[in-house]
Amino acid sequence: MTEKAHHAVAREDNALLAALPTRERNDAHRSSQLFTLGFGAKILEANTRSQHAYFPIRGAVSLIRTLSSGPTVEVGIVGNEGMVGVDIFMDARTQLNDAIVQGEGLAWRMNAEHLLLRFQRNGEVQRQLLRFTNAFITQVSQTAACNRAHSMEARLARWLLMMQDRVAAPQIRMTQQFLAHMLGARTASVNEAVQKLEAARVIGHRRQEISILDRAGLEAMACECYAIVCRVYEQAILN
Amino acid sequence: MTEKAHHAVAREDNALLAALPTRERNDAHRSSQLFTLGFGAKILEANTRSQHAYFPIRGAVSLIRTLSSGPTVEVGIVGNEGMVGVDIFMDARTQLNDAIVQGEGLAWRMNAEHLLLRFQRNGEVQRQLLRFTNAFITQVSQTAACNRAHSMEARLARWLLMMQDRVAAPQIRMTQQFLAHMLGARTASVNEAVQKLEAARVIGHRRQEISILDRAGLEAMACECYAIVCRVYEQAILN
DNA sequence: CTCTATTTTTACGGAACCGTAATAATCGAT
DNA sequence: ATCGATTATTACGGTTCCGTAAAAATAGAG
Repeated sequence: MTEKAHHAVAREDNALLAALPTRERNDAHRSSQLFTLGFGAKILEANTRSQHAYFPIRGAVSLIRTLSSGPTVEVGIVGNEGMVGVDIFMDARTQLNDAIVQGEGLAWRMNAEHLLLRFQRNGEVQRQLLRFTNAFITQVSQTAACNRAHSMEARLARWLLMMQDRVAAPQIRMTQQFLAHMLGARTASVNEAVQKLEAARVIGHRRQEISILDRAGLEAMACECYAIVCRVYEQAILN
Repeated sequence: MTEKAHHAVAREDNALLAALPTRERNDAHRSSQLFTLGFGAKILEANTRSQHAYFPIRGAVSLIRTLSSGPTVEVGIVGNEGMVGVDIFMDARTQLNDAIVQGEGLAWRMNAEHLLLRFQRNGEVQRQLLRFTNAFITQVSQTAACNRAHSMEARLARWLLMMQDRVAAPQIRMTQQFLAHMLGARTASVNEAVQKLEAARVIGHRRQEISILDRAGLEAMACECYAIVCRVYEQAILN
């Protein structure tokens, strides 16, 4: 299935940039800096115009909405297959998500004005970015439905799979507290779900760390949303 | 607040088209047909490339995702402030939502190829459409968080407000069964919420119909998502 | 090694919703 | 006016998840 394609592939470059024509790709690299995605870093802030766009090479970034009543909910995950900062070329007035690094890694960071210029000047750049944006819309839509319909356990399984695809490491590092913020739930609820997955022997876990022991098994316990989102991004990236 | 702006304004044209430069707006009208949004019509289908884009003048269209496990969930509502069929210019491979008319009305229907051409040729058209698309992303994001965090009652209140803004009529016509599909819940749960809102005297209801009696009261019972989404679209549409 | 801070785990009563399905109300057609 | 079909309402037990918070385990600092 899709897991092989995502899994364990050494990523040389961000897939969006890699799909650009040589000339544009080179230009993108020249006008970007390599940026370390440090765990927990907030690379984009709600209610602020993005100063930079990030094209992850490795690592995962969560887009998170904080509700005024308190809880936080993750609405999407971006990694190698995409970028953070679509508001730059969408001519956005507003942007209500925070972007927080969930899985350490590396990204190309590009100046907002520069990105906008490239977007406007080059049709191929534009098409590639819009195609990703459309896939991203699909991811968020799926999340909206998922949040309504699927159990904690299934959503946790999906999250772990998506995260592992992007960090390309066997273990995923984070506190259950943090995970609870992503899934919009209590730490206790997450813990319960973790234990269920562990009882099913598809994951193992220690303090601050979850490792996937049986990927196929975990996929079977995840909701359909995992496979759907994978497929959508695959199709979006193929030239 | 925002309700006055949305409410009871006689809509001459779709707001997106109205915001275009005269020349482009005229072109859009010439190359579109007026299309009656008939209740329940499916104007866009999941897994299909859109043949037409729809720019509602009056009425409301729900974007709905059907999960393989059965339930359906609405991920967004589009009316006068926007359009249905963004996948056309987003160079989409996939599009997983159905679009169903929830509130009767009228729309400009434009051929997909024509829209794509205008999008690519004219910067102002492009900017306007992308700005809307960005606002739409925000709406879907908000829905994702909302579905996780807010009660049936609050979500129903929000839905009624959004619907009324778009149909511009005092009553909203639909079965509770249908409403349940939108909110991803049981008919019985919806019924319970309807009765709560009625007990609070903010709505009245009869078979196939809900009428808003006290808008301010209803807004107070709706989740924050209503006001947020309103604001986002206001900002997106202002030239 | 011990202490302290963090993180995980357990506990418990309660609320919100679900699945299922039976009953009641309402409308349209004959 | 009656019948049949749709729609709304009520019912009931069950599950999931919440709010709160205390107890246990673990890691890092001194």
